[in-house]
This record gives sequence, structure tokens and C-alpha cells, in this order.
Amino acid sequence: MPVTIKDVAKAAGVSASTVSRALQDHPRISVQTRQRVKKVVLELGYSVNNVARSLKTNRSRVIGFVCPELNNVFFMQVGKGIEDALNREGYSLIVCSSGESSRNETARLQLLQQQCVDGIILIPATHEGSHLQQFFDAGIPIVLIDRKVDGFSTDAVLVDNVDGSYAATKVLLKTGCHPIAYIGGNKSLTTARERETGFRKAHADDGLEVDETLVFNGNFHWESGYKLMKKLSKMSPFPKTLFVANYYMFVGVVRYLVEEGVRRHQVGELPLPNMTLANFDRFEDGAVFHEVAVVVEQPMEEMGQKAVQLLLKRIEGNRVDFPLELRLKTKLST
Amino acid sequence: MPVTIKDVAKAAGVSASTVSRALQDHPRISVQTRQRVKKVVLELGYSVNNVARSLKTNRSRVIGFVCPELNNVFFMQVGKGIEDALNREGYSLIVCSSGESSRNETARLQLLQQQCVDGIILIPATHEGSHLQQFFDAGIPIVLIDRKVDGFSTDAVLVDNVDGSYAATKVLLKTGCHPIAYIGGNKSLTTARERETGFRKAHADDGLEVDETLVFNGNFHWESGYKLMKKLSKMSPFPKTLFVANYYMFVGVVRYLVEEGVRRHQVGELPLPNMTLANFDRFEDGAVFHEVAVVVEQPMEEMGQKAVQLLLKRIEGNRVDFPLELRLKTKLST
DNA sequence: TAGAATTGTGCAATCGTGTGCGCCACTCAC
DNA sequence: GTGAGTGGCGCACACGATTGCACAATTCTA
Repeated sequence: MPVTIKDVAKAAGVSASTVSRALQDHPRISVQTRQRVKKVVLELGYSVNNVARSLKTNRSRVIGFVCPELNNVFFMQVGKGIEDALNREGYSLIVCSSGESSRNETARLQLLQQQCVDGIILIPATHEGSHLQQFFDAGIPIVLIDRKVDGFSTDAVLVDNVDGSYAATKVLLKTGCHPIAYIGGNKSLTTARERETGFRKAHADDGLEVDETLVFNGNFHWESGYKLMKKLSKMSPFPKTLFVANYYMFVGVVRYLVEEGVRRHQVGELPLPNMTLANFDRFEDGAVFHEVAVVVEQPMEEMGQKAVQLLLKRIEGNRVDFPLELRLKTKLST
Repeated sequence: MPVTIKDVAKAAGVSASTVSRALQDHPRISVQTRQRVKKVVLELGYSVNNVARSLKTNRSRVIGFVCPELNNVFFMQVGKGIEDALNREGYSLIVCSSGESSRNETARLQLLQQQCVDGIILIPATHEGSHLQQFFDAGIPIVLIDRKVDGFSTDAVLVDNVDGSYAATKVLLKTGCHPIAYIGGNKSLTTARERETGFRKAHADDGLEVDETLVFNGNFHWESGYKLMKKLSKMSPFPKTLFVANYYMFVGVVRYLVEEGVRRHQVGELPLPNMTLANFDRFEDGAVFHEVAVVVEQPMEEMGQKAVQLLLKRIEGNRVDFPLELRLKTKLST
């Protein structure tokens, strides 16, 4: 039913190979033939069968994107960057989620391998990375985003988490906020560790002690922010300043505060209760509370774009012996 | 480099066809041979080349999902439902965004066609649908989600918007809220029209007039909610009740209120200013303000799942003459 | 003007699988 | 013991495209 290259060939009175070459603007095809072929292509509504092409050329022009969850604004902002960059190059994107499980991640990667993707962009589910080696060995380039993993090293696009959280903490300390409560992520993730490092470094550089009783680790989900804020609010004295290491935990924190109806700091001005808040990540269309003291913004779309650039380089065969690691700067907004 | 069926055949001392059949548990292959083949498959780490298989069988086990934007929590919640359902069936998902443009939508659909997807799930970019016919004619089943289009009819999974917004409005009116300001979406979209219909119907059934000076249309993005709330807030008397027809415009509304520092209705209790708010859509991990009077919740993941069910039925060849339209119920939460 | 170089096109092989058909060997019934 | 039936497997082709090579026709060079 669908029109193939042979149909075009027949209709144009040439061979299939000529059609193929004409469409690729091969120099050895005469201008007349080329035009005639293209005309017929339009008339018949022919469009190349990428499956057949992939089989022959061993290049599918599809890349895979695996991330922990689909319904996560951070990952999808990165995904948007990836998709935009890929579309410009005529690539398609297969999206999978690992559900934050290494087993699922492996399963998804195997599926992608079967689909013969030309490369993979991965936001790792966990800190485990040894299962990635097999795919790399099979010749599939992999670029990591956001997090690094143990036991496997490859190209990666990361942000300067240490610097971002260092700068934010500095600002807080400079305005006299001390001690600062801290809600971090699961320390098995590099991002969580790095952000905490920056937090501590800022204290050290100012000759201040971190109040360890105020340092907690969640899991980057809103529920943990909610629970930890609840715990914090039961402490006395009530902590005046809080740094939350990602957006979702921040949402949980605010949600708790809202639900508890804690009074605002300055009535009629700040929507926030009697606390100075700082956090990682801002979303134009998601964050209802924009009057946070300090926000560390990550260049999410750019991360996706850079990852695509790196990946396509590898696919083009621009093989480099050592893995490349890009560290993008965060932006501090106060 | 990658191991093919021939390598397996050689190693197992059989022909490629036998390997193929053994892996499909063909009854005419002896148990011994089958086991030997499967053993070799494991040893060599063979995994089927889906590109070749697709070419031969004319079934790619890939389906395409086109939505207006990737970085949209509603669409991605639907996407999650789709992905989960597909993975259970061993399908992969190519995700594209149309950027809310019919031209882009067509381009993405063409790409999907080239990739030989078995079917397409589409959240239409606009009300325009005539360009979809060609893909349907080419034998690619299409299932619409959320919105219907003009000029093309096919299977669709929708929610009962009229009923949802009717019920919410009823609740508001019953508690004495009147008049109710309304911020709707672009009326070229069926969802926007239906939600407004429900809003008006509730008034009519109660014998109340809609105050037309309080009815506005945005475009479902936060900016329009922001702007329209600004306009509303300049009116006198200040409207006491507002129904917002989707989540993002609601975010814009709240954002304006927060930024302006409007006083809360009941200090220490409601985080909201002197207004009773109602809106469409709730997100567990996104909505900071959960103390809205009335929320119409859509079964987003279920929409994705149902769409997959419908689509796979069509792909299996379960051809029906007339398009199926599923209307899922919304849930009212007060 | 003859041979070389160039241009334009077709033939045929190939990518990795799936599958209809045929062949061989064995079993079974009479 | 012979014919039919059947279980187990391989041959060969096809899917739709790309591409090295060959070849005819044309142009160029000396």
C-alpha cells in the first residue's frame, strides 16, 4: 500500500538506484533526471522508509533518552532542549523512564539497543553505572546528564553544583542568616553530594560552623521536603533560614508551611512564613512562590542541547579517547 | 560487530531460520534444538535487530506521541500513562512536540511516518485536523487525546469537560458565590468551549445570569492567567470568586495575587487572598496551593492508558468502521 | 581521429529477519 | 512392506533502501 522507491522509479522511468541518488543530490545524476524524480516523489507522496534505510546504512537517526521519570518538570525541561536540538538535525527521540530503578534502566536501554538507536542520553536512575558498559561496548555512544555514576565513565553534561550552592549560601550568610537549615538529597547521587559540599564550603570560608542538627537528607521528592520541614518546624528555636537542594523538596516544604498556616514574615509582602528560603531550580510556569530569597537556576534546556552536541559528535565518528565532561554554570537570582 | 542471528546459527550448528523459529517457540522445532539455540543466544549476548524485523514484518512496535509541548505537566502526566501502558506490551515510544503549530505537527507526523510507527497518539496542537487524513489514509491508526479537531474524525479519549466544570460551578453557586468571574481558554479548542459550556449551564440551571463582564478568554498559558487576573483586580467591585479553566492559567492568577501581596481572606488559614478560587487540574507535586475551594481533576494517566488500549486494538487489526470516543469522568475535589 | 576522461544510469549484492515450501527421516497402520 | 502421515530442519526469497562496480554515451585532449 505505501509507495516505495520502486514505485517512484517506475513512474519516473528510471531505476531505483537512480531515484535513491537523485534524492541524495548525488552529483552524477543529471539535473533533468533529478527534477523529474523529485516531481514524481511529490506527486506520489513518497517518503523514505527509514526502517529499510537504517538497516542498510546502519544509522537509524533515532536517539534514546532515558530519565528517571517523565512527569518531572526538570527532566522534561532538559528533554525539551534535547528534542529541539535533535529536530534541527532531523533526528527522532525515543523517550523512556527508568522509574529510578537500575533494573528498569537496563531493560529500557536494552529496548533502545534493539531499536538500533544511534546514541543514548541518560539521566541515571541511581549512582550505579556498571551496567552501562555493555551498551558502550556494543558501540552505542552514551552521554550522561545531570549526574555521574560509579563504575563507568563517559561524556557528561553537568552543572557546577558546588559553585551554585556555595554562592547561594554565601549570600545568605552575608545577610546575617545563621545558622542555616539544610535539606539535601540522597547522598548517593553526585548532585546531592556536590550541593552539600558547596553549602559547607561557604560556611568554612566565612569561618562559620554548620549546625549539624539542622542538616537533613531527603530524596529529592516533594514528600521528603514536606516531612523534613515538619520535623524542622517542631524544633526550637524555629529555624529562621532554610536551604532546599532541589525544586520538588522545596515544593514539599512550602506545602507544609502553607498547610500549617504559618504566619508570613512580612505581611502583605512576602507570601512566605517566618522563614528565609533558598532553593535550587526555578520554573517560569511552575513556581508559584517567586519571592524566595535566593534561587540557584540551572540551564536546563542548555544541558539538553549540549548533550545532543556531544552525542552527535561521537556518532559522526569524532571519537575521542577520553570522556568529555561539561560543567555548566548555574545562575544565582536573588 | 554486533552479533546477528547468523552468528547464533553458526555457533549452534543450525540454520538462521531455525534460530528465528526457535526464538519464536515455533512448534515444529524440537525441544533440544530450541534449548541449545537459547543457550547460545545467552552466551553470545544476541538481541534481535528490531530494524530488520520491522522491515520484514511491517510492524515496528514503536508508536509516536505528539503533543503541543514537552515541558507541560499535564501532557507529561498523560505521557507517563502512555509509556507505562506501552512498556507492558513491549512497545517503544517516540515523543515529539508540535509547539502548538499545525505546520510543526505535520512535520513531526511525517517524521513518525518515516520511522514506520505502528500508530500515533496525538494531543492536537490546534483545532485544525484536515492534515491528519493523509496519515490515516496511509494506514497509520491515530488516537486523539484531550481535544477533538475539525475536518477529521478518529478514535479519541476525552474527559467530560462540560460535566466537570458544571459540577464545580454548581458547588460555587450553592455556597453563595455569585457572580463568578471566569478565565477560559482559547475557544477554538474543544476543551475551552466545553468547560465554558458547563460553567454557563450551571448558571442556567440555577436560574442565574452569567456576568459577561467577568468572562475572559486566555490561552491556557500562565501569562494569560496573570494578565487577566491583573485586569480583573482593577475592576470594581473586586470579584470575589473566580473559576480558572486550566492549571497554568491558575498558576498565573495566583502568581499575580502573590506578587501584588493581596491580603489573605482569613489570616493564618487560607494562603489565598480575598478570593474564592476554583480551577481545572491538580498535581500532587506541583500545586503549592491546595486550599482552593473547588478543583476539577482529570484522570491524566488513565487518559494515556486508554489511548494506548484503543490504539493497540486498531493495530491488532480490530478494525471498526466508526471512530470510538471515550469520555472519562472528572473528579471534583472540594 | 583515436584514445582518454567524464558523465549518467542500471545491475546486483547487501543489511538482518521472517516464512512458504520442500526435503529427508522416521513412525504407524494395514 | 508399502504408502500415508508427520516431525524437524534448511533453502531461498522478500522487505525497501543504499552503493560499488560496470558500462554506454558523450566530451575532451593531443
